[in-house]
Amino acid sequence: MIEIKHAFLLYARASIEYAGRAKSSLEEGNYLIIRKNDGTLMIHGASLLTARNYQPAGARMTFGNNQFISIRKNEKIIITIHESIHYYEPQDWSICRPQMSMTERQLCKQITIKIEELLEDKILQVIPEYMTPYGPIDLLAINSENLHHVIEVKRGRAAISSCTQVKRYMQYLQEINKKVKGWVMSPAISSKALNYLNKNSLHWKQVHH
Amino acid sequence: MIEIKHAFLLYARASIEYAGRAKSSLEEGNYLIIRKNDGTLMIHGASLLTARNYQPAGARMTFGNNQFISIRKNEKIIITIHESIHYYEPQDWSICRPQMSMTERQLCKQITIKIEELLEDKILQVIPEYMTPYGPIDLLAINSENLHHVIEVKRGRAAISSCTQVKRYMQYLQEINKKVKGWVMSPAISSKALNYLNKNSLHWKQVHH
DNA sequence: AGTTCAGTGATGCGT
DNA sequence: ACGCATCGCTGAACT
Repeated sequence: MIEIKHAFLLYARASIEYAGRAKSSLEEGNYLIIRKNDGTLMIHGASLLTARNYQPAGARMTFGNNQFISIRKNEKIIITIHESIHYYEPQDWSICRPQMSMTERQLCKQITIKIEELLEDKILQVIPEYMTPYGPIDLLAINSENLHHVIEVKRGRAAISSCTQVKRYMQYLQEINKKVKGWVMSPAISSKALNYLNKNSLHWKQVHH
Repeated sequence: MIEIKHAFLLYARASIEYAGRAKSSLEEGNYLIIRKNDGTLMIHGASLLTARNYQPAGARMTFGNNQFISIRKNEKIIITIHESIHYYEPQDWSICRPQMSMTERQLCKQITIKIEELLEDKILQVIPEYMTPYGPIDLLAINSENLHHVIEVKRGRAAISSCTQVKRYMQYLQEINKKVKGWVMSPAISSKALNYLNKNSLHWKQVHH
């Protein structure tokens, strides 16, 4: 029973048992097993992006008796190796992460700059991430007559859940006696969501990256 | 410029550009590049479960001039290879998927069996996945007086969004003049969600796997 | 093709 | 540590 600390790739004929939040077993076959030195474990099949079984960073692994056992909190994966086909240990594996652009945060900033044009209203103040007991409002814009514009921003296509978010925040502001108007702002919106907005007197404004 | 159809693993010094829904660039370093023959592409760094860059099944890849280019719909990844360190092509890679248990579907079945005990009501009919224009209701239970119990089931800890789901479904049933009562059933629930339920006259019932 | 939701979601940021 | 929102979420089921 040896503790494994290093990263490796193993292509092997194996079978896998998992138990934790859920439970699964994967029948014997050829799989790609990847372990990173932060504890991450992935067992990949021939198709799809998502691993057949996995454990996030922090898992601890041991090997003995042709079995890898990886444990993290209440979750356990047992990999039984029937035949090892290809093994490799990557060296100097890079830790870098990609630099992203076009995120929701950036979209919020662009909206803030053009806020009066988008709302067609004279705005005194725009508060990002305004905290309520029902969660944070992406953008809260207040006009000269103390009308509160509740704005939910989505970087992709907005769905019904974005509309119910707005309603929930509006409900809170109404509870504390504010006048409110609700908005979803996104590059696109599903037809069902648009229908729901209309029925509930909410508004959608198209915005672009 | 060759089209790549097969699966391979490549550990290489590379740099990556991605553009699509978002945009990113990953600086030169050693990464593990995995391609499956369904088009799946992953570029993995030394840490974390999620790939640095990726494309799901269906992407088409070409190679030429030391660059892999993978394209899927409006999204493009360019991998520039500076140095190839290790290369392998897995054979007879297994397509099997794990058999899961303890899913939400199974929890719904258990709830259905004990429905009268949980609701403390005489139930004539339980309909799973009852379709509405606002989405499907996990379980709809109807009593002898035509009261409709709207039940949202969560296999983990329920959050506020589960409560707004219930409210949305109730809203629809009220629009078509049904008497309704709303429930969240889960092994656990967040305090904010519980608070929101109480304010909105909804109910939570603890259920176990 | 469009839209919804489940997920062992994962991951990051706040308390 | 828990709670919560985002994600290039992915993947699946259904219209």
